[in-house]
Amino acid sequence: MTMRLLNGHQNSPISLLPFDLVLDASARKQLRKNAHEVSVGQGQIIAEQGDLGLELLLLTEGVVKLSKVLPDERRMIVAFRAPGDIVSLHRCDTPWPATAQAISDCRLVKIRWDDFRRIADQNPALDRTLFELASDEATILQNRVLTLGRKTTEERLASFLLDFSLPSAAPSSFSREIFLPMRRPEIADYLGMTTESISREFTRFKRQRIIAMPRPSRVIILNRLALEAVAMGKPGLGSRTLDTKAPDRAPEQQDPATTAAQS
Amino acid sequence: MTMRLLNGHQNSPISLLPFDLVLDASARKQLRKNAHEVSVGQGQIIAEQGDLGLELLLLTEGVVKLSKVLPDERRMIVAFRAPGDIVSLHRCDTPWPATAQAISDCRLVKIRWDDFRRIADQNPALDRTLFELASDEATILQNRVLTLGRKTTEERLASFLLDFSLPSAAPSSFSREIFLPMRRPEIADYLGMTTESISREFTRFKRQRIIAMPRPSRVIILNRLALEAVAMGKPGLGSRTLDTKAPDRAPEQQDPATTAAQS
DNA sequence: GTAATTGATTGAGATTGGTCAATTTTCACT
DNA sequence: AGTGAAAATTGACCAATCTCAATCAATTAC
Repeated sequence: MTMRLLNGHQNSPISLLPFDLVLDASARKQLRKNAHEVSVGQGQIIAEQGDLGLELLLLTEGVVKLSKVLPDERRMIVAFRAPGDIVSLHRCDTPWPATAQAISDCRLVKIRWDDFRRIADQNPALDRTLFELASDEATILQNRVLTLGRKTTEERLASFLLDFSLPSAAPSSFSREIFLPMRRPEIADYLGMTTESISREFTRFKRQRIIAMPRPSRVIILNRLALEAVAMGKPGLGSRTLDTKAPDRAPEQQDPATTAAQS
Repeated sequence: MTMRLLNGHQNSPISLLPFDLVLDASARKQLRKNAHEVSVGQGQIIAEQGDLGLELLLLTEGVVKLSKVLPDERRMIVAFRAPGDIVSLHRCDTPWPATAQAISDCRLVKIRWDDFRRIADQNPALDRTLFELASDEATILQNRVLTLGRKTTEERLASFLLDFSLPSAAPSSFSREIFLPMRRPEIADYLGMTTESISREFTRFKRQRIIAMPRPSRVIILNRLALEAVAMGKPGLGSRTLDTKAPDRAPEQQDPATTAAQS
């Protein structure tokens, strides 16, 4: 999935991120004419499950969570959205399948679906792009189904960290830094776990020197290969030694790794 | 999701199920000209995860499972496909994200992606249909994420049974019959459970008179409301009495419900 | 029809991950 | 910088679910 946390098109009057690349200048202008930009404060609900959404929502700044709730409070975050993402790709004649809430202050571009439809009828590339985005989304969700259905808590957290560590420029370089815009309960609700389990697995990774965590929202991957091995179900690879509780040799609170090791 | 197990268009020379409705006669003819029909025997692999798929596959008969595997054998069935479904909606320039295998004897229609692309360029409705199918798929997968991440085994099996009991004609009628084309290990791999747990939960539903099961592949819903309550996390509803192990009053193997009760 | 094989169910015990509660960190605010 | 509320972590215990093994049912072969 890989979150892009920075908006790469800040200069355009109104950014239409996923569509900019496939449209000619005049179509872009037409789309922009029908777009309104809005700001949403942290914690605000952008759309609620069941709402009839009349507009397409493009996220340009901030992070949004999409979640579903069971009648008894159990909650699952279905996806996080980052700048450049469409908040929800459900068909426009259908109610929102999940609730969208701003995790940080956000900025969105809204385009009414009927306006979009009108423009798309003359620019087939738009529908094709929508298809590609939706099918990418489905592929990502298939991976999530595997993760949630068959991975252990340890493996789920490792997968999560890798998903959020952008491959960026040099894909081979390990020791990457991750900023986590969400809190523990949200990671838990994304992975089908509890905050306590999240904490325990973070601690285990720290003990194994797979990650460092100068503060809760900042994770530094010290050993990407090991993390990948864990995420895939470590069939023999990785630092496969001390695990369940053997407390390594007491590095505990020592050296909270403010230095990123091999930088 | 709701599986359609019967092909509703058996008379067409070659059925293009999802596209038939949105195309005019000439476009349909053009599509058909580029379509080949093939048969696949039960158990055959249709496409493997990682394959570069050059063709769009339409399932017209039989049932297919789409699964992903972890290096150590753990397996997850991401979706089942029934007649009328496109086997996989991933973008054509991308490897198959899962392995497709025939659960029963199948019949498929293949259309090369480049042929499809050519026709789609003149029939924008095609790309729009693809988008709608892919976004429906994403919505279904979001529900699966909730199910896998937050529901108990009991709730997962209840959800599964409801998903496979077609709302069909009278949506209000309970006491519906379900044919399960897959075996226990496949239900388990679909729900992130073990076959043993599947069995135990089936037994529990039988004890509670929520279902009957004349044989393993045939389930009769005796109390749809209760099943729905369970699937949603029963916040007070349903036959909320004996649960964990209280063995009801011993109907055990008695009356394997060949009669569908209130029919 | 009967045996053989495969598939489903049941049971007992182990284990992962959850619950509840206490403690420590972090972070926002003065 | 110091303080207090919120967030994160840790610990002890427990429960849901898995594992392993045995039994039972159903389907197939003969």
